[in-house]
Amino acid sequence: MDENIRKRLHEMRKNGYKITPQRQEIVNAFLDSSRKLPLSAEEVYMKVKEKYQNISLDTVYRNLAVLQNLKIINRVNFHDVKSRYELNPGGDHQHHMICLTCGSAEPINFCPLKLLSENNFAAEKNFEIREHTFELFGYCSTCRERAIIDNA
Amino acid sequence: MDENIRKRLHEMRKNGYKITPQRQEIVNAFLDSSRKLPLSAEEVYMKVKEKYQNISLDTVYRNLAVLQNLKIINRVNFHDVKSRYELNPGGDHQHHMICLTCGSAEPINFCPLKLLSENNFAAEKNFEIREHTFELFGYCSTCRERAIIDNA
DNA sequence: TCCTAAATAATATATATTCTTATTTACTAG
DNA sequence: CTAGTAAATAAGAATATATATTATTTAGGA
Ligand SMILES: [Mn+2]
Ligand SMILES: [Mn+2]
Ligand SMILES: [Zn+2]
Ligand SMILES: [Zn+2]
Repeated sequence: MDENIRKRLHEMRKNGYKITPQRQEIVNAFLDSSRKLPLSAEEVYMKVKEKYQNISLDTVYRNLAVLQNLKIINRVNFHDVKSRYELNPGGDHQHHMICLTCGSAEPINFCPLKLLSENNFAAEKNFEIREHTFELFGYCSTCRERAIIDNA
Repeated sequence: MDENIRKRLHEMRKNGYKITPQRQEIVNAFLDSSRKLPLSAEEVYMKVKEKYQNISLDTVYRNLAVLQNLKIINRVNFHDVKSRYELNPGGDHQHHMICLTCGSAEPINFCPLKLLSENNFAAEKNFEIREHTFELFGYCSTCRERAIIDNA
């Protein structure tokens, strides 16, 4: 996936974007992160700061917006106040199961839109769908097992 | 629906809640609103202020939280930064089609969870679902028609 | 009517995000 | 390789949303 992402990063130039060190490092923050929880702007900021002490939070936000437009990353909004962002290797989208205990976000290989289109739902309503959200909140298997042990 | 909501409001007393004028007026703000767009805290605040000039925004937030716990209203999170709230006549939950032009939010009579449980999805993953979100964003029929006329 | 837990207003604080402006830099065309 | 320029940046101020603190008031039961 790294290659895919890097390739798309370099294609930015065609659209008049520049590839600055800060911009690259912001993408690296995502590539380096092994976490299942998508990164907040603040977390990206802290990571990039290790290499570029002077980077401003504004630069992070600006780049997150740009990368989002290019579909290199996706913004995901959980119950949390702040937005989170994750790499988007497929250039598509992703739904999640988010654990209310540990905060992990596991992708779901299911999209409810498929079913809606089979049902001809939007056509009937004359509504032109452009985007959608679908997220599950609950308790992941790890946290559930731990809860059982703790209660024993 | 007004009766249903008012009944549930009065049942609050049983749980140790008091029915203050401010609290009633906050519920009225929702009952009076004919808008399809759920109300933001700020909008509720402005509405209640017409009657109680001294109400504090904090009181609005506090009551929105209380009413949410009692399932009298639901919080809905659209793309927007701020949260919005709507009456919950069924005491259940509701998904929406939100228009990116006019902001209207039409309820959808479809919940993707039904299908997931048929598929035994969560059971396989060992994930205990507690909450979920599902919202469609796009263009409503009214705005689509208007766009066609404007272009003619 | 009195008592008390609950609710309130006022104010301060926290947190996330965006805006403004002066300066620097990545890229391109010559 | 250089120079010109649009794009990007850092710094800091500003805005927006939401929450916490505290002293005072009030709803509703005893
Ligand atoms: Mn989907
Ligand atoms: Mn549902
Ligand atoms: Zn977990
Ligand atoms: Zn519309």
